[in-house]
Parts: sequence; structure tokens; C-alpha cells
Amino acid sequence: MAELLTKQMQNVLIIEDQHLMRTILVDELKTALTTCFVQGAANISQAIDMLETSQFDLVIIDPGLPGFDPRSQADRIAVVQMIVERSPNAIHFVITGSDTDEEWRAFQKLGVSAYLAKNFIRPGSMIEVLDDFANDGQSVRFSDEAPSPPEFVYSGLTPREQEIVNWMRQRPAGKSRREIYDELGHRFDIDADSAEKYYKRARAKLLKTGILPKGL
Amino acid sequence: MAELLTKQMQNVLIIEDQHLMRTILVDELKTALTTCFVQGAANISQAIDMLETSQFDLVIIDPGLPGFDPRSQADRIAVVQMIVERSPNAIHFVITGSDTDEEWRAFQKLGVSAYLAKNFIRPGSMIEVLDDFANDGQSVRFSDEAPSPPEFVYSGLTPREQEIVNWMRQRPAGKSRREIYDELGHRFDIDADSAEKYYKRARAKLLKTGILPKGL
DNA sequence: AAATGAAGGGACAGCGTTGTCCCTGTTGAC
DNA sequence: GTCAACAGGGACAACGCTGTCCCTTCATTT
Repeated sequence: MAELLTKQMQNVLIIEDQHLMRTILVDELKTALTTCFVQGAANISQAIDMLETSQFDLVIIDPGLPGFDPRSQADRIAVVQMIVERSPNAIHFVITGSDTDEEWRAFQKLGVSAYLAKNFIRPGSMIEVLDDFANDGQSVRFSDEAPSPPEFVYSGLTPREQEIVNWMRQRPAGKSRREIYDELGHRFDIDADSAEKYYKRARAKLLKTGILPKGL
Repeated sequence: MAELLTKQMQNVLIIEDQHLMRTILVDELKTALTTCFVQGAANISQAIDMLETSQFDLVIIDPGLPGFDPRSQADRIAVVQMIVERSPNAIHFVITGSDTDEEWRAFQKLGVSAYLAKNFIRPGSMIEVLDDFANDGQSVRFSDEAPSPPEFVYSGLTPREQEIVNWMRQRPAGKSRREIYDELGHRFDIDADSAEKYYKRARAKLLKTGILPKGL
């Protein structure tokens, strides 16, 4: 299912006024869809411009745009409606900082297929959302307060090392490192030996600079 | 000035409940500070935990945390106050989705050194903020509606190619490509020839897949 | 005494990106 | 016609990241 989708959704538009959020959403979409072409707009006039010059398969909207009152329900709905009307052939997702049940129902009436709390989306979860949509025709993620493990980034580590360290830090008390290596090997489709190697190298780097989180 | 700062600010904590925003803030800080150790917390109890176990040089706070009402001024101030009190030796920045003048004054009284609208921060601008702080002891960036060029990302391009294409797309009408190549060469400290090469390769890739923005 | 888990390394091939240099054409302007 | 700008390439070295394999040392366990 999802594979089919990723083939269809080649042209994506993301409408979001916060630059960093837009940047990372563009990035998330880029990784969620194998080959694609993602564009971003920071305000509604830019968005409308782009909708007029290009065809999009998927449009992601944050209704809290400059020039509109983010607290006014009417304004938020107006923004979404304007976009939806100008891209009748696209699928529409809404991403919002403060989600409510009523708002989702209102957007649903406008033809919106997914309603996602910013609070919920985490790195990599756009894949699940697209999967949901492929299976059910919609995807809803309300705000989520489930604790996620604290981040931890040291500028000297390579991406792989970071990843492995982050997994190792969440090791439950009873588990041996070996078991984690095996898990990681399976998860990333590499040798458990390699996972071990990366962990050791990362650990060595952290030790040398004096920064070593308590979980070793 | 700023070089001195980057040496001092090795331990950074970012308190922000939106996972994507936190992730990219961690990343931005990592690139703004040459060698550093950035950690992220998604809620206040996690943050307080981390403040108790580690010493931080810089703490960045989004006052809109789960468990508090983001509309209540009292709640927002309480969050910041709680954090500031628990990290008396750190420098504090506040990042917010909806900024007001009064709020900045209130935070200032608590000892906060910078007040930044999410709307303003863009990729790479944490460097300027740190610079501001190094020079003036503070940095304030209210919400900004200045149009920024629309993003454009194609999954097949390498980072360098992306970068060069994005610069080229903003080429003013009168400027020749050659001039841009020279500028880019100077900016990235590479040969103008190399910049030309990257642009051409990127362009070829985009042509092959049929996606070519109008600016060529 | 032997086995196991863990820390800390070295050697090496493969791969993609980076960056430099150099080569052909085509087009439009002077 | 000549020259510059531009499109579209190829060859190549350097570098870092990835991933595999193999090594030693040391403490704990059995």
C-alpha cells in the first residue's frame, strides 16, 4: 500500500510559517517518500502562487499563518479552505500546534485527510502517517504527552554513532550489551559486530572529551 | 567575541515539547557551536531531572510545555522561573511561538538573556543570536513576516547541490551565472569552477526527472 | 582453570561526496 | 568572425563514513 503511495506522491507542498519547522517537515517528507520533490511556502500568498503554477499531490497546511489570528477558529478554517479550494486534486494534511476534536471535524468536512498535532510528530513518524492514510484514507494524531527519551547530541559523532548511542542509552536494566548489539544489527541490517564497533568508537570519543552520560 | 562564547558554551539544554522543533534546535545549536554537547528535554520534569544531574552553560526554553496552559501568561512565566531558579549559573534563552513585548519584559526580569520568536529563527540564524548576545548581553527577535524564498528540495540532490541550486534560484535578473559562481566560490571557499560543476550536475539531475523550477 | 562479557584497538574494502581541472559543443552579442 | 556565457560532459585524487573481520586485555563468573 504505502509503496504505491510513495510513487504517487511526488510533488509535495508544505505551508508553514516557522522556518525551522518547515525546513524539517520538508526533510521528513523527503525521507518518507523515496523519490520526491518537496516545496515549502511561508505564507498564504506564496502558497497560492505555488498552487497556481504547479500541480501538487500532497499539501500539508499549518493554519496558523501570518496575517491570520491563530486563536480564531474562523481564521484557521478560512486558511485551510482557501488552500483546499485551490488544489482540488491534492490530498490535504493539517499540522497544528494546538489540536482540538472540533477542529478536526471541521477540517474533515473540508476534505482534509489527516490532522496531526505538532506535539506528536517525531523524526520518522511521517512514514506511519502515510501508512495510516494508505490503509484508512485518513490519519489523526492528537497531542501526545508520552515521555520520549531525552535527546543527546555530541557534535563529534557520526550519524551512525549517534544512532547507536541513543539506542544504547535506552537499554533496560536487565539487558546485556550483546543483546542490544544483536537488536541493532537486526534493526539496521548490519552485523552485530559493526554495531558493537560503532558503539565503542562513540564511547571512546565521548570519553576523550570528558562528556559521558550516566548510562555509559 | 563569538569564538570565545563557543568555547564556553559546551553544555546546552533545550526544553521544547514539539519533537521536530526540538530535534532541529538541537541540530542548529550543534552547528552554531563548534564543539559542544547538546541535550533535549520534552517536558518540565525531564528538564528538572537533567538540570539536577548536569551543569549547563546555556538553557533554551519554550514556555508552552504540556501540563501548562500556553495561553496563560502566569503559567508561561512559572515555567521559565522554575527553570531559571534551577540553573542559576546558566544563560537562558526563551523561544516562543507567539511573542509579545510584555512577555519579553517579564522574562527579562527573571534573568532571561534572549527572546526569540519561532517565526524568526531560520536555519543558521542561531549564530547571529549568539553573536548578538556576545556583543550586547542579549538578543531579541520578534516575529517576522519578511518573505523568505520558497524552499525547494529534490530527494536526488546532494547537500552541496541543493545549496548551490537554492542560491542560483535567487539570482537577480541582471546577474550572470558566472557572477553567482564567483560569489558561491567565495562564500563556500571553493573554486568558482566547482560551484559551476555542482550547479550543472544538479540541473542535469532535475532535467532528467522532469522537475525543473522556472528560474532554471 | 576455563568461559564469558566488555573495553579498546587496527586493517581494510566499498562507496558517495567533495573539489579540481579540462574537454567539447551551442548560442547570442559585439 | 570572434568572444563570452552557457549546457553537458569525463577523469581523478582526497576524504569521511560504513561495514566487516580480527586482535588483545581484563574482570567476573562458573
